[in-house]
Amino acid sequence: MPKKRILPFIILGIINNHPQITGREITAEFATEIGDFWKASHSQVYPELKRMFNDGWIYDSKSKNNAKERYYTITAQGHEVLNKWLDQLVTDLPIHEDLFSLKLFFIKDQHDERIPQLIARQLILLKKELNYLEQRRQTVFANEKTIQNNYGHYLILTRAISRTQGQIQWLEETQKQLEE
Amino acid sequence: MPKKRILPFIILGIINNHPQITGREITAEFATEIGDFWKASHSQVYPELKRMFNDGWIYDSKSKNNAKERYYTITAQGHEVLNKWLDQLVTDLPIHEDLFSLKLFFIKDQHDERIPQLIARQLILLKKELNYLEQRRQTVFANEKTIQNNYGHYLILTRAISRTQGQIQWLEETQKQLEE
DNA sequence: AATACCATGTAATATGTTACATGATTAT
DNA sequence: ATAATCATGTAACATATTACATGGTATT
Repeated sequence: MPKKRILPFIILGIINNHPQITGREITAEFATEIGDFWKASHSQVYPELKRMFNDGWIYDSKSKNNAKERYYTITAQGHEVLNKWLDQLVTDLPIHEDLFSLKLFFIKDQHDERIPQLIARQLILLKKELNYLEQRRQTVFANEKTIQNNYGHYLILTRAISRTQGQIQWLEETQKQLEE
Repeated sequence: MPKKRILPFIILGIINNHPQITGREITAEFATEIGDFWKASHSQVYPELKRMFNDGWIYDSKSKNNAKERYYTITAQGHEVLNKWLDQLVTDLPIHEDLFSLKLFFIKDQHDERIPQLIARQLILLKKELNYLEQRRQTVFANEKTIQNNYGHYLILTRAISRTQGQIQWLEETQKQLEE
């Protein structure tokens, strides 16, 4: 059995959230909104859009402004496919392909200099991330109505903030213990 | 520039931690010890071992018990390569290819039934994971000496436990709020 | 009209997964 | 001796990344 494809469902979800979206804008979503959970380059997106169109999940219309540009919108069948996917419960936790953990794993000596170095760097990265996430919560969810109308998005942003804070806290505690 | 390969360094680290290890045992590590951070099947491992041998990172010796079996050990050059990799600081946070977050992202309505369903399932998975991780901390790090001699491993196990606990806590709080 | 960027597309390469395959070893 | 598992290896397929490519559009 081939590995389950996820990318088409993500693209379908994006199109559902943004009717009349272009391939370029979909690609941009992977660099911003969804960027924290998934990545895809335009060379993946365009062939996928073709397949989805051929399967009747989406339809397209030509732009009046730009000869190449195409606007994609989800079809009734596409809605069905998306909802069927959303209805399926998650069966496994994801694995965290995490270089930080991986490198630590191979360092055996408690007093190896590289442990505090790796932690210090990770803290820098996580604080930058936390800052970015909190910024987004403020700008994207400025009013209560936006929260109610994009509740799932709001939840995962909140969750990401909480998770990042937790990681920072753990690292800072560990950092202190190492100094003793 | 091609994407940076990580698998060979992981395998190198495994061989460094377990001299005279076989390909089969290396593959097994990906299903247990390292399984939380990285996955690799035997069809990836064996060709990689060949390449690493050709590059002089490891050497092998034949088993006396089994005609096919080979024991791999790291070379001086391999040590250099591994340490050079470990010395390099991490430059980016990993992305979390997380179906749970992804599905939530596409659910807009605050009262959509699927939100509590997804959360309930995620809680089951996380509690199972927490149980497994705590079990491992008890069995693998039964005494203080093991901790000191595998400090990096101990750290990331502790970190994984803390992270999982944090996620469970956040989900349970969110679950309560949704019930109100 | 020269330059930068937009918008899409494809080719070459790298990586990963599943399935297929062989013969050795162990357990019953 | 038969079945299950060990141990390695490869082939076919699926997916992902990087680089290359084309022509349109907007800016100066």
